[in-house]
This record gives sequence, C-alpha cells and structure tokens, in this order.
Amino acid sequence: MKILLVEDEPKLASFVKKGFENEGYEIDIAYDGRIGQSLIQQNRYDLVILDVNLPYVNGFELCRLVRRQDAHVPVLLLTALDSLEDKVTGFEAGTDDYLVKPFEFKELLLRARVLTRRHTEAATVTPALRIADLELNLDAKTVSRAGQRIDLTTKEYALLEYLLLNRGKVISRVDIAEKVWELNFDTNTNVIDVYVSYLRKKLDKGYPVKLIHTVVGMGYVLREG
Amino acid sequence: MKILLVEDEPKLASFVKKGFENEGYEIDIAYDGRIGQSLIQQNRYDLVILDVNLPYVNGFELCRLVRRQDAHVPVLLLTALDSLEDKVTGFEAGTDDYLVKPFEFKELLLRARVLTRRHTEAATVTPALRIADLELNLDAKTVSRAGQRIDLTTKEYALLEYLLLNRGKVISRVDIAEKVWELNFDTNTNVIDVYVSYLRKKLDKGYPVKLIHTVVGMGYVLREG
DNA sequence: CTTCCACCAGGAGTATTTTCATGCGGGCGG
DNA sequence: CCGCCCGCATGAAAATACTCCTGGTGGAAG
Repeated sequence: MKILLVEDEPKLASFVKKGFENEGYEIDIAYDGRIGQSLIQQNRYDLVILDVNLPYVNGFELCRLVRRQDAHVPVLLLTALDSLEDKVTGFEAGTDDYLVKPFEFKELLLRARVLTRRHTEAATVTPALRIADLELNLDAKTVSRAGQRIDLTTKEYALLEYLLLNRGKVISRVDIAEKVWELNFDTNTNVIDVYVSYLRKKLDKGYPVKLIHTVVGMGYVLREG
Repeated sequence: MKILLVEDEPKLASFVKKGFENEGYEIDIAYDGRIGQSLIQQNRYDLVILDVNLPYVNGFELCRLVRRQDAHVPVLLLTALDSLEDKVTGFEAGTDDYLVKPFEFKELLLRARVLTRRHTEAATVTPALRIADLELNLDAKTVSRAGQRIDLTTKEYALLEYLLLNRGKVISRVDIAEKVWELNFDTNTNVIDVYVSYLRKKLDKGYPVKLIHTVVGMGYVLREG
C-alpha cells in the first residue's frame, strides 16, 4: 500500500510518515506542491494526502490535477482551514475526505484505511503454506523452493500439502494412507515410500538443507535441517 | 438517489430531510434502530446515514448489521460523540465516514455526495480484465490479444470470463460446470474439455506465451508462462 | 436452405499412479 | 565377526487415468 503525503511542515510530515510506516504502509513525502505534482505523475499511489497550504501549488489545485489525470486515486485533504467555504472548495476539487488540523493520527489512519479499503478488497488474498524457503500456494496449486517454481502431480501435491499442514509433526504411513490416498485398510503397497521419494527428488535434491526426513519405524516429518 | 436517515431527534431529522429533498434526493427517515433495521432489510439505499445514540439498536450495531448484509452500501455515522474511541468503534463497525454534531448541513451534503459518487462510479465503471496481453472488456463482451480482436461465441466468452476472474487459481471442471454451464450433477460429458480446446485455438495458437494451462487431475488455470 | 453454435463420442497420445524388483545399511543373533 | 532380516529408497516397467482432438449430429437463427 503506497501513500503520497504532500506537507510542508517537516515535523508534522515526519510524524505522519512514521505513523504510517509503523502500520506497514510505504509512504513518500513531498514538501511542496510542485514536487508533489511530479511524484504523482511518476508513481502509482493508493492514496494521496494533501495539505492545503503549500508552496507553489496548493492542495486544492493539486487535487484537481490528480482528478484530471486519474479519477480513481483516493485523495484526503489535510488542513488548518475549518471554514465551510474551504470544505466546499475541497470537495468540489474532488477530494474524498477532509480532515481538519489539529487531528489525532489515529483518526487519519482510520480514514486512510477506509479510503484504501476497496483496493485491498479487490486484491485476492492468496494464503500460502511455507516452511523455510519452500512455499505452497493453495490457489494456484503450485510449489516453489527458493523462488523457483516446481511442478508437482496431483498426488505429489496432495502429499506435500498434508505434510506441510502438519509440519514439525511425525506423520505415520497409516495417517498418510488415510488422508491422502483414502485407504483405510491395509494393502501392502509401498506407494507412499515411492511418493516421498518423488518429492525428495523434486524438492530436496540439490539443496543443502533437506526438508523431508524419515523417522525409522514411525513415518515422515517435514522440518528444517 | 435514495437515502435512509436513522435519527431520533425529530427536529434534526426533518431539517436534514428537507435539505436533501431540496437537492433532489429521495430520503426515508427512521426514528429508532429497530425501524431503521427493517427499512434497510426491505429497501435498497444508495446511502445510509446513522445517528449513534438511538433507541433499541444503536448506530454502531446497525452499521455492523448493514455490513453483514451488504458490504457495498456507503454508511455515514452522525453523532455527538467526538472522542477518538468512538471514532475507532465507528470505523471498525465498517462506516465510511464519521461526522460530529453539531455540523453544518452543507458539509453533510458534500460528504454524502462523495460517498454516493464513489459508489456509483465503482458500480458503473467496469475495469477491463486482463492477463499478459489478453484483454477482456466486460461491458462490450469483447476480447483481444496483443491488440488483435478475437471473436468468441457466448459459451466461449463465459468460460473465458470465469477463468479470467480467477486467473492464477486452478479451477476444477466441477467448478466450471457449475458456474459456466450451471450443471450441478454429474453428466459424463466432455464439453468443458472441448471448449477449452476451442479457446486455446483462438487465444493461444500462434503465440509463444500460452495462457491456458492444464493441471492434470485438478483442472485448468490461466496464467502467464 | 445454409450457417453457426453447442454438444457428444471415440480413439490416439500423454501423464500419472501403482507395482515390482533390487539395493543399501543398521541392528541383532549366532 | 559375519550373515541375515527388516525397513527404507529408488529405478523401471506395467497399469491406469486423463486429456485432447477430430468429426459428426441436431437445432436454432438468419
């Protein structure tokens, strides 16, 4: 989530910057309207926070400019001017919110969250299982180690997913047979061993740190080192 | 443009009502939380304005209720409580804006406009779906690759749209059957395979980068490379 | 009547899954 | 100490499952 703050008071700017950074936002600062303008043109922000009183180009102007360029970036005006007139000007310039100084940072954060909410909603959250540098994407059904994509077959994937869900625990062959192969009775097959071997070939081969470990007489376990 | 105002102070309510009506809005009033709740359930509003201190069901509760029902209606909380705590509660309940009494009507109007604007924009502006150089226009129902227009039949389009909405995710045949063909039962048909084949011929043939990929035993996925 | 679309069926070609056979190594009894 | 057995690993073949394409049918639309 990337924010642009255009604010000429250095103290306030750095205070706000720190606050957002603590919340995991990435934030750029411009100390005057002209710099703000060029940053807006060069970057894609998720939110623009503008002070109104700025050198060279004021916040209202800047807001209009943003709207002419890209109607979708949310804008929040931040100003000491509490008069209704100014609010009208601000909203007519196309701002999405208007916060009057002095304000508490927490409120700015809350309002910023609302304005950026729809973006995060649109972005699909991809839950990922991981251990060490191995990552398993449940949506894409893909696996990567050290960023390198590894193609697995259905059974290989199912086995790895089960082991990864239980990483750190020793899993018996019986458990694996039930959960991954849906075999409840005892067929004397070594298919599990074979698939563990396949996974080792694809996941551990060539890496100094092995992730799949055999516990003799017990089963298998996924853990680092 | 239809608004619901839930406010137990008759004077303020009728004042606000008149104001909005002068601006061409249609506005319903509920004098307590319970009535508000039932109105929300029966109608489709473009904006809901809630007082926080209400008989029976307070504004925070009502806001949460709205969010549980329909995440998209904009909500504006209107209250005498100026404490940060209450603002936090309000925003956590899912409100889009928070206005402290006493306020000037004009400001309420401005903020209401912003909220409804954002909503209508979001509803009408349909961004094109795309992956790599493939682009699908949801309004025009057209598809192009590398700028070249591609004609698809209705079913082909429906299938592609579904895959593109879920790009990056592996989609099973069962899902496709349900969502695109509306088959919930298991007919042993291979239409899906056939249509994927059609899409491949039209979309991927002749391009070095294939977008439609088969994940054996799982389904299909749209991704680059 | 012709064309286009949606769907079905069968078989070739692949990929995956399973089985089978063999090898390795440690622990144990002789 | 030595050989044997057990549990495990692995390569390769066999069995199976899956996917894809071609060609064809019926029906709707023009």
